[in-house]
Amino acid sequence: MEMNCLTLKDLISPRQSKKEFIDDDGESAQKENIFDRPRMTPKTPMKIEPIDLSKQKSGTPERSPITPVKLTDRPLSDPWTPTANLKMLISAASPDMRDREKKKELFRPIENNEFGDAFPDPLQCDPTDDGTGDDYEKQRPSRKQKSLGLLCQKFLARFPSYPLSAEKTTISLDEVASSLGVERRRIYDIVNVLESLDLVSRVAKNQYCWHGRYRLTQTLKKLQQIGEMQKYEELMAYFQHKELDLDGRFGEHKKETFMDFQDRLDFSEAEYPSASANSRKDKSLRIMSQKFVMLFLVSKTKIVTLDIAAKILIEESQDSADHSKFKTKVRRLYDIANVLTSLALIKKVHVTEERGRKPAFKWIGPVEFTRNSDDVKMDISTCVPYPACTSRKERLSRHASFNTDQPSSVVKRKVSSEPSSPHKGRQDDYCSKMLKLGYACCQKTEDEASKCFATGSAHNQTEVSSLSAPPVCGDSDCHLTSSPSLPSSANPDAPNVPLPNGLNDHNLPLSAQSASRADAGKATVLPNQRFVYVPSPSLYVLCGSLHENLSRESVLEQGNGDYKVQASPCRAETAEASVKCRKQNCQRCVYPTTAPAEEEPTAKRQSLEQSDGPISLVLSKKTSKQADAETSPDSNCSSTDQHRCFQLESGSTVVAQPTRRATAKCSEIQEHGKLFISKDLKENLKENECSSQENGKQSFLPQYLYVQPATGLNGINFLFPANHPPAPINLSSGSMPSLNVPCMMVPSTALAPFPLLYSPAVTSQVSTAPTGSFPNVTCMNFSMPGLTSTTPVFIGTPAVVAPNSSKLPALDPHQQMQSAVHLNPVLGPTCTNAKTDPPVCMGHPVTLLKLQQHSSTPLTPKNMRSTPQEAFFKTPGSLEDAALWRKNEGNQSRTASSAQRRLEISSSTSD
DNA sequence: CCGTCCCGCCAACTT
DNA sequence: AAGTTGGCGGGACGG
Repeated sequence: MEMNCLTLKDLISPRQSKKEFIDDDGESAQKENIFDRPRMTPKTPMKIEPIDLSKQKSGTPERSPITPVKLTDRPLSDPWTPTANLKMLISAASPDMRDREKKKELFRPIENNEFGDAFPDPLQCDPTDDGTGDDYEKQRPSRKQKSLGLLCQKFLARFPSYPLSAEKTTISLDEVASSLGVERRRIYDIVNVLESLDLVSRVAKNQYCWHGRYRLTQTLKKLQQIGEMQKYEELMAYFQHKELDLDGRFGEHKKETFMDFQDRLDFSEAEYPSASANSRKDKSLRIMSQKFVMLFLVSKTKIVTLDIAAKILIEESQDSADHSKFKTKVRRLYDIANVLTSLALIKKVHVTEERGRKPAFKWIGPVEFTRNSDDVKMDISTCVPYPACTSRKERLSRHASFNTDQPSSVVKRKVSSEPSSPHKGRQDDYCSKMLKLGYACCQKTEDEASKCFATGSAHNQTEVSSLSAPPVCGDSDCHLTSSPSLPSSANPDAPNVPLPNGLNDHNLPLSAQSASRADAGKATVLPNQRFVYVPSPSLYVLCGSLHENLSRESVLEQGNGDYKVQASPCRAETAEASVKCRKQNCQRCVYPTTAPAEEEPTAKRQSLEQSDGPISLVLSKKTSKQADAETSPDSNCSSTDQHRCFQLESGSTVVAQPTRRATAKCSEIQEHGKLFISKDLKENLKENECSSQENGKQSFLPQYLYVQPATGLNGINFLFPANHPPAPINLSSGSMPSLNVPCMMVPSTALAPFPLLYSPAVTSQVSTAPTGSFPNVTCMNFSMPGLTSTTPVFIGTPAVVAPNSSKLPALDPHQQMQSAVHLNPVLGPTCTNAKTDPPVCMGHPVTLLKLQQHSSTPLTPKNMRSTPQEAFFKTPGSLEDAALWRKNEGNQSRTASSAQRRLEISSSTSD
């Protein structure tokens, strides 16, 4: 995705490697990276590269010319040799960090290989050569190869976008630097930006915690809000028109506001005492990054030129806007942009202004999360931010846990603590139930999602793809209690998986999110998550009594966009329930009010905004195209897709009818989705297979049957897609009849025994799609005996994530990078490099397919859920659970991904 | 020639 | 004092 920029560059650069162009995708990038590392090595003493040098930069066989320093280093490093790597590793243990680095470089190749495993890089292969390899030389990377963007991709590839909550992924800067074969300094650049988005947080020296993207949406939301408050939009407009100097007023005013909000923004800092003081950092990349992102989020066009951004940032941060400063700012912005691009949040474009063409970046990340749903959801679920929610504390605890490696139990507690408020107790149960149901329901079938997404929903595909379990409701407790699997707990806040539009599923449990993700076309399973999102396309479950209003909306929403749909319906009801719970129980209580109504409008807005033509700026071709897509969609989408979606069939009462909102959303979604989709496709070609299938399915619009809640359901309403071919709905058994639905809902308890809820076989039966394809089609048996009871329903198979997920590995690291799918433990490792590491996926989301595979492998009850305790933890820890399972399985690596492990190990050793 | 941005010096901060 | 962070900008790369 973002990669585009990179890719473009890469593509452009004929240079070497080109091979890698692909960088766009993680793969290439990774490869490059991998290679790069070796290449990178240049710095490293090794310069083994000399050879490399020969290749590239042609002229300068040596980089050294560039930086003398490197030269010095180089000498140190020996030519690559396997042994050398080992040595390096060993040495790594040694105190000398720098030495480590050198070592690192050495390692890099190895690690790279990991990636390489997945993606053999020609270049990498060479490494074996010891450097002498001319290949290496070739590989020798051009600057591009060394680019921060690639480096960042590599970095990201090491970590699951949606790590199991429990999993505390600590990032050792040294470790990472060494593994990536770069100087630590470079890692700081990356980490600082990631930190700005709360993807990571500093735990201690050289130690960062990897949070993944759970919080991304939330963070973006906040940033957006802040940006709005600060009126960045105005500023941007102002500059765009003038580009000249800033008005003092804006700057100052903004500064103030900005500062005010800054606190909020600085999650990490606030959260982490350890975090260094902000002082210096006011100007830091981190803040700049946040501001930069705000500009995008506030921008109607979603396009920000560097110069404008620099001007705005200068003003705020610094009074003087010297030209030199300006230049410096721009430089920094490039750094930031590279990272953001790697995150697939922006991509480079060119804006043609009156003056001429300017470099600019376009936001391609989630937009819709916009406050609408997200806010609410987030707040609700996570309780996070503003309200005094414990979120931070939780975060802290989490971090702490992560940092400390606290046992999952600890984590759990923390997690639980959050949500768990005294009140909760029963409410929790209820909530959990609801949530569960919601999840289940929420989980749309991939088809639907794909449909919507296919068109546009994809926004977040990256995220979606990654699917990792999104954060569950804030009420982790509820979830936890009943279903530990709920991952979110871990990320109470985070969960905002960036569902496109509003899907925020705060309410929705993981499943929902997963569903959304699934929408993305991938069924993902979080290893940790107990619940697997089953891509059953059409099943929707509405939890809580539906208010007609809500129901409609929800329905409509559903019809609209995947995300929305899911979110809304779930939200509506689940939200209600959740809200109640929250209100009652949780601090989190969000703002129930915010709920649906607000969301809708916002969605509209957003859509509108998006649609809004570019301001003065002229978009590049690409951009223009995109813009077109964006603009056009509304009408299109609304009419067709939406209707389709909404069409209700006889069966049960028809719930929804498309609403304008829906249309609007849809349009938006489509827009975004298109963009993303394409990207995703690229990225996740492998996975895409599945997704593609799904996409194909997308065409199919689900019709929903509204099933009145059975008595036992506690007011839960289910919507089933009428079209759902395979599985007729069977309502049987008392309150909770077993239903044949695309999705299975199973009481957690029931699940425990069963390794897999979601059976591939079933899917095969049901789904037309090949087994390999997403099961979305598959019908699931929906038995919810326990539903009424507190027992949560789980969809999907937690356990499914079999340790063997290794199979999955097919996934490209890219994906990971992009937040795409997190592979199962196995995958994780593969992706990450974990080669060495046993495939233990921590919470990496897995594709259903994978799951299926895994599922094939029966899980032991242990694995399934293991002890309730764990389960609890799991919430966040659902992942953890997975880990536990894995452990049980024999994977030692618990939660930590191989990479992580490595880090830990290394760190520990080093430390 | 110019946009992009790598690289690493070195200062602010921590420990 | 040693180590960690990260601001900063020279200057190379790449087109």
